[in-house]
Amino acid sequence: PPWSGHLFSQPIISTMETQVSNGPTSNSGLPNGPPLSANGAADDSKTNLIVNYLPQNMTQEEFKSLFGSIGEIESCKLVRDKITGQSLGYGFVNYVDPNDADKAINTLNGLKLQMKTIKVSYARPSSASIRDANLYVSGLPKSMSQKEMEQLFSQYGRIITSRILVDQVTGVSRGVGFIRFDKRIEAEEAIKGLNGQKPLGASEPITVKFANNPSQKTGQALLSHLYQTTARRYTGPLHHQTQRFRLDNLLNMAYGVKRFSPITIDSMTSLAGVNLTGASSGGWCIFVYNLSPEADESVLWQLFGPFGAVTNVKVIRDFATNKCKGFGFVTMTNYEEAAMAIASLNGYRLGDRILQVSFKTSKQHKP
DNA sequence: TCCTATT
Repeated sequence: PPWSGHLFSQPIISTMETQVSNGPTSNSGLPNGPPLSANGAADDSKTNLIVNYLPQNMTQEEFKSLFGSIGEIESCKLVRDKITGQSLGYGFVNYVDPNDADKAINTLNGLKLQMKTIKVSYARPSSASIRDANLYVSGLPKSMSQKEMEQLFSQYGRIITSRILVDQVTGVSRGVGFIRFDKRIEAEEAIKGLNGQKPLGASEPITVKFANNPSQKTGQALLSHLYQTTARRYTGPLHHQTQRFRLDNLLNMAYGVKRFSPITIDSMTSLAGVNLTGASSGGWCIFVYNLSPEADESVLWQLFGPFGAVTNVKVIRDFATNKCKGFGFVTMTNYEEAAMAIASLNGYRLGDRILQVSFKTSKQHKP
């Protein structure tokens, strides 16, 4: 992976962005210490980290590998879009040993990966009160610095991150920015107090509102994607019934209304009879053959995600060219969903290629 | 008039 050789590159903080630690509310006695729970009971506040600004193409395995190099991991998760499976660019790592969490912050915070500079910090305790606390601010004076913007907003609560967008060519402020508060209620108060107000010395009032929620965008993108590509493509060598199922299921997933309830398929019995080693502790491994050289993980997420729980996808690439070698693997949790995906996608035409999809078979058992 | 931080 591109990041494996960069463990000790110098941290570079992106222009006009502040990365605020969890320090201000920490009561651990250290400037960057972990937040402690109110009851002082056993919790994961000293071991659980949030990692932000991860490269888009970083996988769960690479994520775990990077942070596992520090110490034993209790659990970790790369957060992905529920529908498309795309990485949302952040994740959580919970270490067994608090010392390793501290070490991970010291070692990996500010690490440059691809075009990104990752941020590693203690995760705040998960709570509904910290969600949707991101504000979009426009109409800012072009002269206002990120620090000045923070000063303006800090009277309403603890700021987690702030950013002013700049013209990519000139570097001058575009007069719009973001403020993420610790708590949603703080963000609400900032809207009440600052929306429509003129900052000191400014000639125009600023607009302060909640920032767009990224999940909506993804849902809309999926829906348009469905009409543009899926519906058209799904007229392949399949029965009406199967096509029907797939479109219904895709739409259900897109709208989040209901999940597929497994149905019995006669032809599944033959699938069950093949020499399966697709089953493992991690689920059912599926072999996908005849992918194009340009194929990436996202195509596998999009193909298999609608059929049920997908825990992992992998495109096998040539080491030198980084092009797909024509095949990949998908791991699905539930047998029925995996079988349905195979039955539906085997023989499916993807572009000008006919996919071959089956449970992964054991190489060792071949004659 | 939108950078992506809460599993």
